[in-house]
Amino acid sequence: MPDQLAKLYLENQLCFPLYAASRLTTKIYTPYLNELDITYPQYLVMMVLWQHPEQSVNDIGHKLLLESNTLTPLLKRLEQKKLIKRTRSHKDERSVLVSLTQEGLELREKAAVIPDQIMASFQDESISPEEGIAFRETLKKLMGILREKSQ
Amino acid sequence: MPDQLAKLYLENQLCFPLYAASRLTTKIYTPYLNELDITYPQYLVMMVLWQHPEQSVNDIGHKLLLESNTLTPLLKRLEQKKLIKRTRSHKDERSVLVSLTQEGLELREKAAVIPDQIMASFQDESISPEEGIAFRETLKKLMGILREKSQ
DNA sequence: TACATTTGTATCGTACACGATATAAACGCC
DNA sequence: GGCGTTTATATCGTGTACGATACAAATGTA
Repeated sequence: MPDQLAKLYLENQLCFPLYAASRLTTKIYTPYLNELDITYPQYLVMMVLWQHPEQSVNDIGHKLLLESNTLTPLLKRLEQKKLIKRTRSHKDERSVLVSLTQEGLELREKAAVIPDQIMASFQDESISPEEGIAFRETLKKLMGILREKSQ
Repeated sequence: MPDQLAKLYLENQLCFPLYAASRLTTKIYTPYLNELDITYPQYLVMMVLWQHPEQSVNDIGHKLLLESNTLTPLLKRLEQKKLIKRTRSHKDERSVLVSLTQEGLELREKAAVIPDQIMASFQDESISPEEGIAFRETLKKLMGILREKSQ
């Protein structure tokens, strides 16, 4: 079989492992997030807001690489759950400011245990700390490249 | 700020980079796949079928870590595009055999150039071949772990 | 051989992603 | 100050993902 076609195997590409690892990671988080009654993308938005409690849709989108067509409905669901508020900015009427409610702020304490629990479940695994660090470094570099390539 | 809460930052976790890298990778493929008139998940299914031209829905699902609730509609779309056929197995009437049509088989030649074109666009980048190989190794290991953890 | 259990697909409902498009506010420039 | 352009969201349509459930065929077992 020619080399050219061999490259079409799943194992020979990076795309599939990334896609699968991402989906599997979400699955790992799901039982913990069910406790908080939020989804994984909603959790990402909450993390961004816990860092800065008031941000525009645009700000959040830049951090998560998402646009309003994804964020607007997601934010409306978070608003329905009373975790955030959405208000038009007075300074710029085009902009929507997203801010944490008291309830949204309080959810942070409940969420704080999640990273540890996830990490703990990887403690006994075959990936050394050094390997993990190197992996994260490359992943970061890769993200930078991908981000440029996709404009 | 307590350590516990610092862990809730995007940068401190693996989950977000994986999620973002996966989505960005899909975006990189999109213009190439538009030429073939298929989506990225459809491309994955086609790759699996190019390797073995006849497989059950279950077989495909095991390779892509997807279940019938995702695959059935996706396969129906590929069938509408006349790239695959779906027939009930005679040996086991529960099973649906997915097979390539002539057109589906021929698409392979057109798709064969994609991996090279993607790779070429990364040629001049800051990730060395060794780093790339190490990354893929860890990603593979990670997938194994995640796969177990998520049952 | 009856019948409970398992297996392989399919269906349904919800929630992302994302390209394309719409719309109103803000900005730039003459 | 009028007006074309840019910017910030929102809406719409399509296509995944995936938990829950349905259902029929196959299997195991008393």
